[in-house]
Amino acid sequence: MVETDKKRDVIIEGAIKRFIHYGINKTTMNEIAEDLSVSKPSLYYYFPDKNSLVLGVIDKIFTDYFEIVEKDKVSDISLEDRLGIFTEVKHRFFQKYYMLHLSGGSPDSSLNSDELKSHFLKMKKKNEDFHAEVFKRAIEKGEIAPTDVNKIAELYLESLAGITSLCIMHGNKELFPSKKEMKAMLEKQLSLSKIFIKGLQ
Amino acid sequence: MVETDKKRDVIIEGAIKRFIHYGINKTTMNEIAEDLSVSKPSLYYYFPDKNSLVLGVIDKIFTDYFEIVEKDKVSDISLEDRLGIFTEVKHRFFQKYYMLHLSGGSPDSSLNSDELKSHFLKMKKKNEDFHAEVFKRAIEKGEIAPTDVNKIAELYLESLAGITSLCIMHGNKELFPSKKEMKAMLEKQLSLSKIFIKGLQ
DNA sequence: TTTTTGACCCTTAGAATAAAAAAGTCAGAA
DNA sequence: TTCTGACTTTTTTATTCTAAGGGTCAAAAA
Repeated sequence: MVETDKKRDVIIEGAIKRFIHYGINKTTMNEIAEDLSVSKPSLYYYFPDKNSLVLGVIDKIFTDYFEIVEKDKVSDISLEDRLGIFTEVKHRFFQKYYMLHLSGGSPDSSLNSDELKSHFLKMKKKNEDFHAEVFKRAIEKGEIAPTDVNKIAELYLESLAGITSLCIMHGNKELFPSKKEMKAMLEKQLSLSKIFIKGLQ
Repeated sequence: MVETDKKRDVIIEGAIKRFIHYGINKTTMNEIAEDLSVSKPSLYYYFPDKNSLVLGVIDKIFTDYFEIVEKDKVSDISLEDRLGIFTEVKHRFFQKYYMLHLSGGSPDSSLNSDELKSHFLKMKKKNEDFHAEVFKRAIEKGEIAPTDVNKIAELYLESLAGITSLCIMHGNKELFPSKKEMKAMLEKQLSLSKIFIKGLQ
């Protein structure tokens, strides 16, 4: 089955390329198949439906994300630097996969099915747990005062996500936020992170 | 012209009643006129078009809001209590006027015209200035450390608004958020306010 | 002169339908 | 076991149509 998994990965990579450029809804199974020079039924041999493929794509993206942030989870730096790095990583992923609209329940959200939404919530939960762990370690190191790390992680991530959400909505109605808006957004998130940490001390 | 202004106010009140229940777009000028037992052209005698009426409505709502918060701008309480009160006032207004979708550039935003949007931005700016002033006083009192109050006010308000925005989007797709969601939202905003203040010290 | 109205026009939102595209299937070939 | 051409079904999108709603005006009422 290792061969099958490899093919699945190739398909996922192909799908991502299209998704990044045109978004999920504007990408057809035919196009993905043509890109890979296979027939549509071949795709359906590896994925029962489009949702499953999208699920695979989302899963890969989050796997990549967690792989990167895990590296800096235990490195010997301050909480502020750590959260700064994480914020920048998130920002990179946000930019790269912007067309997939993964940043929460946007209205024309590409995540139509309940299956996708529930998987997305699982990833969100995992990210919260990850950050809770980060806060927990910071408490152990005496960097911040003891608190309910899960609640704090949720609040922290939601505050950052909220800023993202507002920036997208308020911004120009182009389909892509401008470089300037993106930068302003990141700045705000970094500022908020700093204040947040100081507020926890 | 005091008589004219009175009539304008009556019309605005009538419009608000409809807007609160059905939203701006689902309220017709005919309905507002009928509620007030006048003809449609009478409405147009006092307001050149629907936008102007909506503008009057928004203006009244914000006037009411600022009137309330101004009272507690200088009262002898801590910054935390002050921001807590303001957050609750905002929350009350948010609930009351939820159907008007005034909480920022939501997608199906009722604020179609540029005129309305620009007026809305003015109100937003005024609110930022108001909060900047609050932070400035807190600095003078030694409650928090000196910073760029305008930037901080913007960041603070945007963080709170972001939480609101996420709550609306993530929540059930009913047209009205549940009591439970509303309460959770307020809790988060109050928590964030506290951390925010502590982070500024 | 200021305010109000019935009757009217014109633009636009929304329903209904038709056409096109895309999702998904299957018998059979490689 | 993996793949495909040809097919069906579902969903999106384009189009048309209609009626509702925004807005006007000449004339009446106050």
